Amino acid sequence: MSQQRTDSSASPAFPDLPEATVARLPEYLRALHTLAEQGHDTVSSEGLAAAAGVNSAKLRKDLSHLGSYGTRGVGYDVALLITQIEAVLGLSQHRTVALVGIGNLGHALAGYGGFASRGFSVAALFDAERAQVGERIGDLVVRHIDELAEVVAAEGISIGVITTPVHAAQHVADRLVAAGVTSILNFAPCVLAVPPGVDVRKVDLAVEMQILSFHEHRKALTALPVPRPAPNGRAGEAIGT
Amino acid sequence: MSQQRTDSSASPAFPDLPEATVARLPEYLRALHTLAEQGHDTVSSEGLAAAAGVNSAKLRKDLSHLGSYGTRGVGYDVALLITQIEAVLGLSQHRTVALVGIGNLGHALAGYGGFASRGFSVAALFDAERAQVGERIGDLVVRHIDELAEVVAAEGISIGVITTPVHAAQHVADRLVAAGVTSILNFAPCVLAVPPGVDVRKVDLAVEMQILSFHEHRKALTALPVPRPAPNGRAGEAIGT
DNA sequence: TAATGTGAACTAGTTCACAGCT
DNA sequence: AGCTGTGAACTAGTTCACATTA
Repeated sequence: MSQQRTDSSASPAFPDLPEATVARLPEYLRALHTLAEQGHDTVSSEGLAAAAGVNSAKLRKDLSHLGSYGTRGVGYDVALLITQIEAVLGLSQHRTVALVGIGNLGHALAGYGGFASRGFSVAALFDAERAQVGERIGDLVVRHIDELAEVVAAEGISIGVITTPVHAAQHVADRLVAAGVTSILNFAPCVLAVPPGVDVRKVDLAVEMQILSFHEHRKALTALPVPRPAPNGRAGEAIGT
Repeated sequence: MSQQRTDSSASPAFPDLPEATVARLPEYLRALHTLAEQGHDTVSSEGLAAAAGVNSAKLRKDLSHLGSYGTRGVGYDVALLITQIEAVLGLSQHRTVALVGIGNLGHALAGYGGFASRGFSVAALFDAERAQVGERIGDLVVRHIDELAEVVAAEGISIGVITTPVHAAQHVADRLVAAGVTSILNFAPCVLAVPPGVDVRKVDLAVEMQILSFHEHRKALTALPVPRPAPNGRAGEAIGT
């Protein structure tokens, strides 16, 4: 998914983490915030792992890549770990987001409160349709896509979110890139072509459902073929750990 | 993410695919539909791989797990491959979805047209707040969560989508499970506890952004530390393939 | 000849299990 | 005593490169 590649000369202060680890850090961060709210100021790898939905060995290995922020016999300092993870993820500087495509989904994301609390603020909304332009959502007004470059520069936008229909997505991506945006979150169900150095992540709801469908289908198939007459206990249904 | 595990006794008609392959099949399917619309009735691994945003070796290996549906020297029959992938994903039977939590995001998903075209239909909407219940969205009316079990049975719901606030998510998951739902797509930023045999997938928009933020941060750090005075060519910016 | 299907080599990610701190 | 941090073993996933087949 990540499309850039850098040479392996990691600065000592900034080791390049395994991609799988990077993908889990936000989850740890979320879990840590929850724990902090609940008043914990220290947590064991076991405890944090449970809160984040992974096993403790994986968690310890992940955190070890950041350096040694735990205390043997005790656990991790919650506040310290939050600070460290936020630093690594680059959340110390508050990041601003531009949303392009103010349809159903765009509206929902524009109004979503969950971003601000997690290091992001939606700083601008864009659409190509005159009908949408000028509409007020929260404390933002939808602007025309032609103003993109200007606003990206003015607001220091660092992430572009595409919530347009498929047919417009590539065009919007091109304009975002031209405006200097180097990170894109794409909700349109299509592959975007972007130059090297630009990162694209894709969220496709139908894909998620189809993956679930596969497992649902498999459960149905594996439950039936061996329809033991249930002499003892319940037959069928996939087996847990 | 998938939480069920089955023994490796795969029926010959239903090999158990690598999880990574399963996660890509929906993308191939989408690409194939696009190609079909454009009038292609055959496509090479190279062509399909490009359309799906992967490399061709990976694509061929993935498809080889399904069986031999290609023709050497020619490529893959688009229509045939669509049929096969849909069969494997269990999309031959149209799946119905229940959406719980009709806030911002729930509204957007309820109104999203992209599901029907990809094998799913939203068959019911639920909320716990009296304020929402009774509201009409598209051709559905929001029902109270207490009707969940009844409707799941009546409509043969196979997937539950949670778009409630965090604090309600676990409770809703419990009720979905109690109602017999064994696949859940969770948009609430928390880990859900579910019994074995129930699959949960999570979509967290803030997590996606934080991953982008990490790479953005890294680009900034790797671009600066070696600020060559640009004797020839542009300095900085992550290097492409 | 052109493109699939696949063993073999390689790379990334996970889990184990325990040494080493506090 | 308890919990982290980590080498080592293992497992999953990717890529290569080519034999095979239409």
